[in-house]
Amino acid sequence: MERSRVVALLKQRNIRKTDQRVEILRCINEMDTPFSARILYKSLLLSGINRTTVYRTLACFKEKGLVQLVFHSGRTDYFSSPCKETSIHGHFQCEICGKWFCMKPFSPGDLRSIQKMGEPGFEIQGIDLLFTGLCPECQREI
Amino acid sequence: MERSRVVALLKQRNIRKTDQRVEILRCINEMDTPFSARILYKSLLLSGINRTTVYRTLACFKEKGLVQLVFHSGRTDYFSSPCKETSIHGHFQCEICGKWFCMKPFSPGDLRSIQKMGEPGFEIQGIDLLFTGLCPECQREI
DNA sequence: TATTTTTTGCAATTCAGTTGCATAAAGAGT
DNA sequence: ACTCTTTATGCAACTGAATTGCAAAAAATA
Repeated sequence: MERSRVVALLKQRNIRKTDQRVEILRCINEMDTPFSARILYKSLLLSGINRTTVYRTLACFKEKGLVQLVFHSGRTDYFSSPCKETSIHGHFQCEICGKWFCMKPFSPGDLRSIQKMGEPGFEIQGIDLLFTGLCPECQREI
Repeated sequence: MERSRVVALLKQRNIRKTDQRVEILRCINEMDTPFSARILYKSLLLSGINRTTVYRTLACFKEKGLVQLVFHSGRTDYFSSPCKETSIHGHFQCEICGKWFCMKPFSPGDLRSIQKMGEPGFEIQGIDLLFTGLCPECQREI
């Protein structure tokens, strides 16, 4: 994505423009799977942007709706960007490369099926379905 | 569970008996929800057993099949004990008290439904279904 | 009881994430 | 363009969970 488009996105959301934010947002837009602050920071190592800045910028973008929290694992939050899938859906983590992938959104039937896998007395507010296994790319390499 | 029974369990699995291991295994057998090393350690604070020992003992018990890894969240492993549910099943984490609960095992139909929520090309080897919401106890308190 | 093997506890380390604070940069007003 | 106010950045230090090396202690074995 070109710099001007990224700058516009920031302005749109009333986020003060800085070189770091532009660079970070550009990097986010290149992510093709859900990512954490740690992953983002590592992708930005060459840029020299400070770790704290990456963490805080991501928190800021979340606040302003530029990225969405898709799930959290332990104390790590994972965000979506191009995946931009807003309806509920499962995820897949590859055992080999460790990447996360979004699966297709749940159909109404899927959701009903899932609800029935819970137990009476427990009020379900959120659903995280995570598959583990081999992603297409890593299957090819075996 | 009485001490003699716990000691027998260790002997059965060829695990060298120590006071710490007996105490830890006893504590594990009192857990009614999946637990991590951290949770276990906190439950054992009064016993004075060292944190490192708890972590290592749990790893040993896992090695020897005394506990089963039910899922991991971030870099935290969660184990089962009395829950001893060996077939695949979902879990529930309460937003208020933070406890984990095992849901009933998936029926063959459930498993088929879940498989269909993945995407072609991804080889599913594991399924983690996690519900979040309010557990029965915390609902009562509202 | 002596010897060997394994376990324990401590201290130190790693790793992800967070916080406080001085400095630097951005935006607003003139 | 210059000044002032506000906000962001980078550093260092800190937290909390988990892990590792190693000497001392405890178990099993002979």
